[in-house]
Amino acid sequence: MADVAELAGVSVPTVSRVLSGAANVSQKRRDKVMAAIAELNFRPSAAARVLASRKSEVVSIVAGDTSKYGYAETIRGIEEAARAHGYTVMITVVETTDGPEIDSALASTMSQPLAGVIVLKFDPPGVAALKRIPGDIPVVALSGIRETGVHQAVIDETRAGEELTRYLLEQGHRTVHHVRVPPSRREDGRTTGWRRALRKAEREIPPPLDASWDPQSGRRIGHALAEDPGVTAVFCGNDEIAMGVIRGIADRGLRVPEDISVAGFDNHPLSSLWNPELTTANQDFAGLGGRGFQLLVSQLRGEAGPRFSSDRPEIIVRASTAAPNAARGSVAERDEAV
Amino acid sequence: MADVAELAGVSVPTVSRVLSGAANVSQKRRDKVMAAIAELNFRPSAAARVLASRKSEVVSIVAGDTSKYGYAETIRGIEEAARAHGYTVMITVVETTDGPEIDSALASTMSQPLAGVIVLKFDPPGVAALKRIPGDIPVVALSGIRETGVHQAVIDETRAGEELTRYLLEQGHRTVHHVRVPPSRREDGRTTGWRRALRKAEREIPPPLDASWDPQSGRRIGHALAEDPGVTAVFCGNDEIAMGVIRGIADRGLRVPEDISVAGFDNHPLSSLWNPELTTANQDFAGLGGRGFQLLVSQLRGEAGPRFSSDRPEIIVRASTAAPNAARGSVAERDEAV
DNA sequence: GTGAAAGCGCTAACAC
DNA sequence: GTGTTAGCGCTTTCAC
Repeated sequence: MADVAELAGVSVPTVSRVLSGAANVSQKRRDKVMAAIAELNFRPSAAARVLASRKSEVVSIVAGDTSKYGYAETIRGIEEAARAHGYTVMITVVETTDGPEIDSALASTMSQPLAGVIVLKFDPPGVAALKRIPGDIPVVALSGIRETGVHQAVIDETRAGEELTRYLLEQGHRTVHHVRVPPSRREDGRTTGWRRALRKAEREIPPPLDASWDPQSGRRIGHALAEDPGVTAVFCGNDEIAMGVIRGIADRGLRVPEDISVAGFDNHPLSSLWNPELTTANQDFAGLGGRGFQLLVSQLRGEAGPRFSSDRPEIIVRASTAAPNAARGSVAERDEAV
Repeated sequence: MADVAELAGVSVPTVSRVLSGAANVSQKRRDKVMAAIAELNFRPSAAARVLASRKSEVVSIVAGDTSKYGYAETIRGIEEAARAHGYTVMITVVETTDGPEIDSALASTMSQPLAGVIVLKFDPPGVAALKRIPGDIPVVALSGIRETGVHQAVIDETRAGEELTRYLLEQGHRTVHHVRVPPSRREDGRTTGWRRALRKAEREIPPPLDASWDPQSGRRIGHALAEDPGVTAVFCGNDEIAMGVIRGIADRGLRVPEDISVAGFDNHPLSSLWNPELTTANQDFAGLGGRGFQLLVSQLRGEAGPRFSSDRPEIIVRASTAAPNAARGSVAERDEAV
């Protein structure tokens, strides 16, 4: 920058003023400075700027994963919003719930000059990481249980899970079985919503089945489900597991939705291509990321605005759910019920 | 750091030595310093460190997208390798091929203190961005055509495309149709490989069909393909498009692979769950990212090692491809050929 | 081994 | 409007 100043025949602060655009600089000098910058191919040093100004335009995303569908979409949403505001994003992955391990994973990121941090509370590592972010850094939490004292954006999956389950009951199913994905806490919102819908309708609440993140685990569960004649409707924790479950049911010669209805969750891009097309709840992950970033920005600006943002997923009814097959239901109750 | 030094009763450089771990510090002072750090909850300032040392432990990924399967997996691979080496990653998304626009998108990232940049040359914006990275920053290119003067890691998709096409011909198909995804250059390696296999076998080379990144575009193409009785085998640019094509073919009442064989590319996590399970080529994107990071590290260390890394995808034969249906082939030639 | 001094490239505060 | 002065929090000589 000193070089630029010299070439342009001005002082260093003047160059700084031109670059920051804030203070007034005469058009003449401004042009000279711009010319010098172009000629020297000058790039300002963000490190020096940060050191002198104690302001940063970098936000870090702390997450347990980056490539799974919901994570990747959320990150995309954050990045797009950040870019639109002139911010750059860093990524920090935490893979454990062990305190000291998280601290060391976070250490190098937290010593970076950050404007703030957005934590994806999608899984236990994310939940654990949130608690270990230094208190002097602005933070936004995404998803998970309601936080006190932390700005937070969520998708109301409890409500969506309840709606989806109720929809299934309204189709005439006696009850709805549930396959859950690894939860971020004791019980995910989807599962809570499912349970609530069954309780309100005074239906039997079958024990939930646990899938891993691998869709193939859904397939194995599908096999088991197909063999239980009491099962006529299944609500899965996400679309990929639902695809696995459908495949597993098909492996056993049963049809979806004729024999068993299966609903997913997410509105995964392939859910409308699957055969049968999936009934699901549209989770706007990118929107979640965008709302999270907005919350961070308003926090940085010290605005009084809302500290909490919630979005309600829309239920999308497609071909994988229908009214129960009378034959299967009745057989289940009379002859083969366990 | 001055506070820490004071509390520990040592000088600032001594604290710095303890933190960097390089120089020798007596055990006694080291302990005192560590205690002071813990007590004050001290976090070193990466900005100041960078400014003074002109070294950074941040690498930026420049990409045209972050959430699509191949991109997200590659980013995951880079991030994992980077984390293992104590590096942090930043993400810069470029959405255009227009020079000045790219420059402004890159500007804020390039003024960050970066150890290096990894560019995903998966699409035209990525290709264009590579050319605009300042020459003084270490760079690694991922995928795309062979670069001169730039370290590069690739997956040999040309070879895999050729192999996959040849495999289809060996099943007895007269020719293989090709549905391509948006290419990063004039012609993607997959398409080149497909063309090469057909040329070597002296088969007719049908004009390739263009899909978008949206799997639904594959479905529409599937409809067209199903109506052309000359089509018995289709090689798709990626698995998601293949899923769309299969769905489209099914929409028209034809079966895969009995009537038409369909192969994909990637080994997408859902490809083995699809019905029928997809024949495909396994692209190890995470491995690509990891190799790219290694190339960057060896470049930073000034090592003489290889500047180029190539990996060969393995062909995975599953249920979506088979020998042609004699009926369809012959009917095509005699009565319904267009 | 350890401390003192200098300076990385910028911005902030102040005078003019 | 513009230049001067003084740091930001570290690392890097260099002397001891």
